[in-house]
Amino acid sequence: MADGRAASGENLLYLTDEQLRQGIEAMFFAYRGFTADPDRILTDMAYGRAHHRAIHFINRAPGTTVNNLLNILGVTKQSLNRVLRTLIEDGLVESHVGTADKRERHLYLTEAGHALEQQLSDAQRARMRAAFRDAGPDAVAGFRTVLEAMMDSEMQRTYTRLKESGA
Amino acid sequence: MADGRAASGENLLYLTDEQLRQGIEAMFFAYRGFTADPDRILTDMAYGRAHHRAIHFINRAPGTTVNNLLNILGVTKQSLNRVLRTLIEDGLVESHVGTADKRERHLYLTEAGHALEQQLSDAQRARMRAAFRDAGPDAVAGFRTVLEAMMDSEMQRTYTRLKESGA
DNA sequence: TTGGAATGTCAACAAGGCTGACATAAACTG
DNA sequence: CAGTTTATGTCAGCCTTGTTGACATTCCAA
Repeated sequence: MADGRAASGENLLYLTDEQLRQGIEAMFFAYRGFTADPDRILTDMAYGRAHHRAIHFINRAPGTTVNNLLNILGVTKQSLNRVLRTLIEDGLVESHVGTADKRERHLYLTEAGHALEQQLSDAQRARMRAAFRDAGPDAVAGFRTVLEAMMDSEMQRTYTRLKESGA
Repeated sequence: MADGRAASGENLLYLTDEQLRQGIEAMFFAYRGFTADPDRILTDMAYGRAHHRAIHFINRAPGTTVNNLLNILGVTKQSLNRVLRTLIEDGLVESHVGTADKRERHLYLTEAGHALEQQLSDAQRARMRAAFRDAGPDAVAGFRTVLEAMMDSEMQRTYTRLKESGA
């Protein structure tokens, strides 16, 4: 019964439960590869994946507020605060009180922060580049289409906003 | 300089650093969506994502040994053991001593385990199905090609082996 | 001037990674 | 066949990173 739809008129083989399960497992294994290289670099320092994410998005949107970062990362302020505190203490991130609204803290990478960001994203991009090159442009377009459709709609908007601010 | 390769003869626009970074962020946001529905179901019970993964792969390969599961999941035996113990105590998983090699334990879902597996995978497949349907078959093929290329080669083999054992 | 929003801090806790120490069964070796 | 090694699984304890709740501070805005 589960695969009954395959027998319908259209070519919907790609929607069988077996295909969906393969997609699920592909996501699982691929995400492991996706995070493997930065994780390796970070364990040598005293940092983890949470630090990488913070550094990535501060680099992506310099001057972002803590609250904005919270929305992007989808964690609690207490959790983010612990990460930010160590990054600021270690001189990788600078926090500046806002001029218009002095409640806000605007976050920037220091030179050391940029260096680490570069190191991490170089590693991650290298893997992504190899995967993209092996797969070819059409596959890459499909990859992005499916991923975008898999996001919660709120995150879809965040993603699009970031994308458009970039290039 | 970073995007200099875009000027080369071929159409390699999809390999610019900006495109790679968008791919990275797409993975990040999409993975959040990917795990959101099962996570919601699991927090109502006393389980987490680790339990879901164990249940998924025991269902996928009934009778699998602990060691085999360890390789698939990429965690330590101690970490997996904690999860398996609670699943066995709660009557979702059964562990049988091997007949040929009595050191091994073979793992099976009970009826209750199957019920939970069904509930979790229904939710996850529903999202995947919607994404696949929105994206269309060509995009889905590309999605899988890129994900496969992003895996560590060892996981690529594991993934392929699972895939071929399935359908 | 008072209420609400943004930020930060402290404390306590849970999930799920990790390492180290160890028990047992099986397999190998002299 | 006794002794050693290997494979497997378990227990105890630690770390990161997520969570809630309570609360202080600062400032904007009605």
